[in-house]
Amino acid sequence: MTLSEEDYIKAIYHLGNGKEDPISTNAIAEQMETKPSSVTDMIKKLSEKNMVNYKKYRGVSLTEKGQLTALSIVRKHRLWEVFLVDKLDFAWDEVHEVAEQLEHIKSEKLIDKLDTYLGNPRVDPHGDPIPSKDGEFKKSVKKLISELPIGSKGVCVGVNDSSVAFLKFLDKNQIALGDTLKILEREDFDGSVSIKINDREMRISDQIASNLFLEILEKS
Amino acid sequence: MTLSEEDYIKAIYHLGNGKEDPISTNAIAEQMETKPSSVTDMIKKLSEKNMVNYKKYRGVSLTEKGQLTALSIVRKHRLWEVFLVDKLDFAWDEVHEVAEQLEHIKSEKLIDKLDTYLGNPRVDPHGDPIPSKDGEFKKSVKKLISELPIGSKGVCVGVNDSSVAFLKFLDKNQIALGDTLKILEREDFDGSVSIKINDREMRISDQIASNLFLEILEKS
DNA sequence: AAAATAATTTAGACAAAACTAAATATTTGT
DNA sequence: ACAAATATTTAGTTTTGTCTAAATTATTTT
Ligand SMILES: [Mn+2]
Ligand SMILES: [Mn+2]
Ligand SMILES: [Mn+2]
Ligand SMILES: [Mn+2]
Repeated sequence: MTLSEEDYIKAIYHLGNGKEDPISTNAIAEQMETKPSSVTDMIKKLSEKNMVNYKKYRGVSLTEKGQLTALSIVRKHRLWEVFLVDKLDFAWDEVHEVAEQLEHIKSEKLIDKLDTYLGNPRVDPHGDPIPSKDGEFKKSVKKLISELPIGSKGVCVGVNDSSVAFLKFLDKNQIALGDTLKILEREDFDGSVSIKINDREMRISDQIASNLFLEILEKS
Repeated sequence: MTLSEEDYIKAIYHLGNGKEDPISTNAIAEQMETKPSSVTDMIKKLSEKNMVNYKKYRGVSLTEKGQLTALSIVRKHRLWEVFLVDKLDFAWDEVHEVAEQLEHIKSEKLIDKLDTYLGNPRVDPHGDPIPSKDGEFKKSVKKLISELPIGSKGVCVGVNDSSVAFLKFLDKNQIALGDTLKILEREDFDGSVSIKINDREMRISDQIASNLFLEILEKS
């Protein structure tokens, strides 16, 4: 697998988002910041290699083999992210670009030893699960704040958007993964939400509420 | 700089070995395990980018810019080797291939933080010096056992050949960097050398003696 | 059920990095 | 000094991954 093939496989995996539906050429092109015609070319190659199921004009989906390949790349990406944050003291909004490169390093032994060295972490710095060596990982039951009823109480366990802008916003407002959060009130008008976090009350916009995952402790 | 360009620059640097003489196309081809015609193509590109001085049929040498680029890659390579051995518990004969990939990761911040994390090491696991950020490093005064007179005493500080076979041989015979070694006798017939190492006497062939560096403690 | 619009694929081109075969320059041996 | 041997470069292809422009297929609107 070339670097480029790996990035395409990963893009298809992320666009699939657990579902079965085929992914469109245009969606892949947008994700990869490339042109649809380039995507078609690559899809043909991946189809040759039995990484994707492809029917002309009908989109693609990962085969079993493609799925496992994707999970292996995601595993590497997230383990490197943990390394960068836990060991090298990177901020959680700085790791993505570097992990994007590191995920392509070829060495079974390296990633096994890295995993051990990091203490076999189960989630990356953004709360995303790290697949095991054989491609399994716990599908967590986290929910977005925007989808939870008033009164819900839970722990922040992940972000939906892991852009630098959003992560920096959370840092600035002292919201971190692991914090306990309670939903106090929601405005129908704009979807903004009043929350209590670390004994501090604050109001967050709908845009924030729909990008922060909670793991529920108590239901309302 | 592409991965391939970087590998060529590094090859030219290593072939230069500190000297000024231009490096031949064939020498580069052999080092890179490629064909002379491919080397010519790449040399032209590197010359365009002012990384090498090139006169047709007369070989190449690194420019100031090329020298600094080479040192930066060597720095990365050796820092990653230290990481693999010190932190991930790789054996010193297993790190080269992986470091060959890791040296191409693009991130100033990453390599700075890695350097700090490793405690600013000055040599890699094979005893080779690690250039500083601005391309300086101490030119050590180590000498090969085969070039030293009888009675010399010193510390093993590096290997000339860092092939897996040689490194494994040293491991097997319990010779490690840092060990103190004294030259007892040399056979004129085959160049083999009797040594005392860690209070143990043994005989090593000329091939071993000409691939192990000592830093002298006492002259004979 | 066409017509218009949008999505996708094909055709043809290009740059990077490699190769083979042929041409040319340099070095060596006599 | 000249022929032979060796080293290097050039010319012409190939593969990978990208692009633009044009053609084709699918979807949506009227
Ligand atoms: Mn990537
Ligand atoms: Mn992540
Ligand atoms: Mn390399
Ligand atoms: Mn080394």
